[in-house]
Amino acid sequence: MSATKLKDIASALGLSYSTVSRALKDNYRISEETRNRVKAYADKIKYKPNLAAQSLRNNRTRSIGVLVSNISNSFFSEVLDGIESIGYEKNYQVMITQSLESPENELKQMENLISRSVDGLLVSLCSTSNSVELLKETHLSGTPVVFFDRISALFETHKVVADNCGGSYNLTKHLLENGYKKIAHITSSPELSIAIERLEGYKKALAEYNVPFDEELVKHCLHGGMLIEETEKAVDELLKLEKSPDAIMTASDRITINTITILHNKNIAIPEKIAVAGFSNFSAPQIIAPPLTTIRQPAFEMGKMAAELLIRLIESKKPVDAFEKIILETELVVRKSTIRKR
Amino acid sequence: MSATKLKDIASALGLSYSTVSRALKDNYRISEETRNRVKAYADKIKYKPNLAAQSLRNNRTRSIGVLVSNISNSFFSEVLDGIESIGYEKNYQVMITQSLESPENELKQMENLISRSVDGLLVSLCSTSNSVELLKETHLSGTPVVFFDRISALFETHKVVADNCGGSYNLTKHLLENGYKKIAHITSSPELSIAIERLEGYKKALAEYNVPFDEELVKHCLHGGMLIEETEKAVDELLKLEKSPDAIMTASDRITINTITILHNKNIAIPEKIAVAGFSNFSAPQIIAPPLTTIRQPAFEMGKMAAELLIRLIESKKPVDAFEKIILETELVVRKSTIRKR
DNA sequence: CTGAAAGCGCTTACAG
DNA sequence: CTGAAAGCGCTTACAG
Repeated sequence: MSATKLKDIASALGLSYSTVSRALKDNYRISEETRNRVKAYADKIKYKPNLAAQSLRNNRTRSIGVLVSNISNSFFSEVLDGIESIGYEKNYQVMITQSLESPENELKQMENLISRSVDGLLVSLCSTSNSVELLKETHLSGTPVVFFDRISALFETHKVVADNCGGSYNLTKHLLENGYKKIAHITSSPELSIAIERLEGYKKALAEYNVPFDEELVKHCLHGGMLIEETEKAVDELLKLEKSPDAIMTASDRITINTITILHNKNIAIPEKIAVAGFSNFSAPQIIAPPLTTIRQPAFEMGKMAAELLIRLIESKKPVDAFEKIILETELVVRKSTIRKR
Repeated sequence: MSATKLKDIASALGLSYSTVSRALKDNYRISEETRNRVKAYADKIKYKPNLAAQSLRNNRTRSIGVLVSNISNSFFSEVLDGIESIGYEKNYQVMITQSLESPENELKQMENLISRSVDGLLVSLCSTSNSVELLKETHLSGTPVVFFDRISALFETHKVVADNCGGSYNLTKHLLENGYKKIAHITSSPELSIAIERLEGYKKALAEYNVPFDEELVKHCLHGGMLIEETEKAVDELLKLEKSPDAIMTASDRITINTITILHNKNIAIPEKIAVAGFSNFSAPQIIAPPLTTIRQPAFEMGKMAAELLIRLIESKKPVDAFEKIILETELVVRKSTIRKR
């Protein structure tokens, strides 16, 4: 490792290392001249302070911990991209962990991050999370926590979310306006905040168009589509209904892809037999067959906002009095032929 | 933060804190009984050692640094998933950074990671990298470096790569066997190891089938398809050729998606007019139109192998004498109708 | 404006 | 088998 220490600079320059330390971090009563000499020399030899020593001393690590459900999920990988971009800009190291939808993993990862003394936490909960107590403690002990995407009703804190209700309202409305009557909804675990909100938007649109809500048309994939079998079961059940649906509104990337794959495999024509439209952030909705009408979430933006908010909280001197909740608009992208136009 | 320290345990148990420290980390001459008492108590109060203090003392951080081109690229996000899974298993924190294909970013990120005293580095270089000197130094100073995916000819070290040459050979051969004669190849920057290897496999297959290699049929996207314009230019140039190609073999995810999107937009039928097949790890090749024949790289596996190798190097007592190079097989996935069958 | 000293929480060589 | 002490590289209250 780079072996230069404060001491080396000090002895090279004939100063005490307290002076060097102070010169390097400005805002202290140090003569202009000394400061410049020190800085010039430090630059020259590319001095890098030992972060471990600084952390130990300052009780700050300039790092933030992130917990997502799954790194390789396209929505989350975009969020992470956004978080990293802010981390880089503000010089915070980002430590990424995943729960893989297991509450045990989640808790362990969270404890890991906390034992690494991260300065703050960015969290998207798994569906059956039991980490809320730990997060509360952490928050109380002065390490800020910002939730994004999947939040908890059990813990009031800062939040950055997409307008899930509005998004699913718009998408459902779009289907209704194009003449669909029996719109099914395949979504993830009913305990997830995002699932609850998306269901709400769906119901709201139905009500507005006087379409009675039918419990049987709503199906849950408890693992959010991580297992194709659960989506398969959902689709099968829908197809078996007396009056099977004429459209399916899907609530996530994986569920959307699964649903289309399954319908393809069953040779059920989209959109002639059943229309599909859904939440999706995956890379290429325009080239799938048929081009898919989607609600796109501002994932990159969400990561950026959440990271910015967190860093602001970390760096604010005075304790933050009120919790912020940032709601980001979703975008309805209508693509030809995914649903029959009226 | 959890305020329990060694000292607290020591005073609670009436021991010196050196004894507590030793009891906690086994393999030392400590009586069975004391050890158990200490461990039981530590468990009870959920003692977590202060990582910063340990790092400072041990010059080890139990963390590994990762550099990829772009987190949200589906190939890399799968690799990261694999790396994280091993990090979790072996209790190493993973610090992820991205170069965004900028050599300046790359260098700065690398310096960041090194100044955080990571125990090892997992690197996929950007196409015009100038970080190799720094990496050499790092490696010499005892911090192991493992390259994956995109490697450098300038620096002999441990490597984990896909069989790019074999993959592109297989894919090209598949096209040739199905009667295509003028096969174009759109690939990324000619300086990238993966691009060189894929070009090689392409040439090898052509030679085997006595198809003369034609320079004009090879196009480079210097940003690896991050800008759709560069792929558009490549496709345009190919279409303008006297005898325009009957198939395009694409060398990466983004280039594949771009190419299909562009051909769609130009209303050029795939595969009737031009067949497309390419390297791709994106989530749903089966539902794109038409279902795409791809070479799939074992991305998750690559991340796992690279992380395992790195951690083995970190933990090996004796310096490693020989560099390992692990080559992972790629998988040709033939899907209906992406190319006309003979 | 600058220096000497204490201390952050650990680990480990040195005694006993 | 256990303890007292030094030291990892910083920062900062205390003197001057």
